[in-house]
Amino acid sequence: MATVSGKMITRYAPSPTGGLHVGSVRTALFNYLAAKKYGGEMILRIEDTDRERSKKEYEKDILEAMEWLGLSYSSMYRQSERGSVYEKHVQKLLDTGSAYESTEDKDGKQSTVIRFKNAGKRVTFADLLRGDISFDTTELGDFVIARAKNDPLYHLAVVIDDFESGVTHVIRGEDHISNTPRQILIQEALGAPRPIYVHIPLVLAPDRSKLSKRHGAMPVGEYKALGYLPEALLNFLALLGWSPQGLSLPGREGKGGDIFTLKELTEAFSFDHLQKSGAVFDIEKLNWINGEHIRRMEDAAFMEKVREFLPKEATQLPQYGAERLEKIAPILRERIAKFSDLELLRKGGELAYFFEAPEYVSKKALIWKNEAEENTIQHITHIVKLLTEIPDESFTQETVKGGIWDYATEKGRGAVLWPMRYALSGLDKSPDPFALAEVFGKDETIQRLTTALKTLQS
RNA sequence: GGCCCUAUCGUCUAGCGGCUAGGACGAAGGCUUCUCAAGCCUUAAACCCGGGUUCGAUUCCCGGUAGGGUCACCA
Repeated sequence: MATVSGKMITRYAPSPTGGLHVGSVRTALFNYLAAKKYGGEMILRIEDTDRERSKKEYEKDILEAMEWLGLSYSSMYRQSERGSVYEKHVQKLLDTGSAYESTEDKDGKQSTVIRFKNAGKRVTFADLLRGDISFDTTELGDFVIARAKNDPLYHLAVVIDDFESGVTHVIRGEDHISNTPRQILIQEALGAPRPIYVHIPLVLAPDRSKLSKRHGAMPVGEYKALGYLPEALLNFLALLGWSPQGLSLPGREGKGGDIFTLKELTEAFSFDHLQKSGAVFDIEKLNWINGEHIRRMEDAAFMEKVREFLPKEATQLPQYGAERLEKIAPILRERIAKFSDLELLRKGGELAYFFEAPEYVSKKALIWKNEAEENTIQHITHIVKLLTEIPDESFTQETVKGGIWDYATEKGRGAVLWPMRYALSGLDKSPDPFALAEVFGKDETIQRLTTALKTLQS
């Protein structure tokens, strides 16, 4: 068959008839990884031969998504701009008798289309993952390949473009397996070399059907809007149908072994270890992977995202400015799986106490279990005294803990720490009192404790 | 329905004739500063069913079953 030599050329060929969803992204990713890994290049081809359904806005979405994901390509072109290229090849097909024009009735109207002269032979091709796949093409009949010489249908355009672009590896979804024999027929008539086919398994909805909009397949833009990181999404998608294991990656065993940057994925990639069966899209795992990526972000990048996702009015209270936000960053970081969770925290009132003194729902809330009120008053009073002894400049989580720990252990940790924490946050659930104290600083910490004391004594 | 593809814990997977069938997500339990989060530890959880081949099948072959894909002047 066709020989493929030299540089690997892959292509990602979406049609702009809808937003890019995760299944398409994964196809793009594998094309990207293969090209990068083996020193080749990936071409982006916009398959917009269907003028009815193709929309410029979808093309824009696709381009933006590729950019956001960091999936770069060596060149991009649109099929809608290549009429003359197709015309040249169609003419050749007509001249050699491989195709013919046919005037027929469609919806009551007469129209002329170009059909492929199909001898109806058996076509066998090798799929890199699945081995030989064989089809009888008789039932395909003389299928239509173009509406006009310069107006090709999908199969024709694909074959001509792959040929003209020197595509060596066609990496696409499994749903294209049955399209392949038809395309091979056209290839042979054109004298085009046969690329290597890699049909990757489909991404499935939880009910194991092909992922679609119906089943929660959101366009990529939605993931971006929800605060997923592009590298995390790619990381997750790569693991759907492919595994880096078996490659004996050092230090990759156990926990965290599934976390990869795009660069690491590229290094680890190989066509071996591609799965043959469909993989269910599991949002839980995506969330975990995204959280892991968030925890590994640089501080500056993390802060930038936090500012992007938190409304200004929630964080830019004049008395604190941006400083307070930076202080609570480590606390925020371990509490979210995606950046839109920040908004959830805020709405749940889990952020407000960082920026305004809390109001206590009741005296009782400040008291640990069945502890006596007087004891609680005594504990808080003593905590204030202990904290006062810590110098301003060394008022940290560690020194606060060091200063209070023995007392808390002696009197009962719950009895001492619960009221302290509650006094600082005003919530049943919050970060520990030491972390909070460091965020607030000595003065404000003491002030909040004093307010709580007054509440108890009122 | 025809044709084609596929089949290991709930999910993603490792395994490439001999293993106590490994890991990750999720779940359950525990530990770590009172709560929460994060982290750490532990536990439960799988080879679709039959036939072969073989000394020996999760692994190779065949059949069944199940799931999926595809059958346009869409891509």
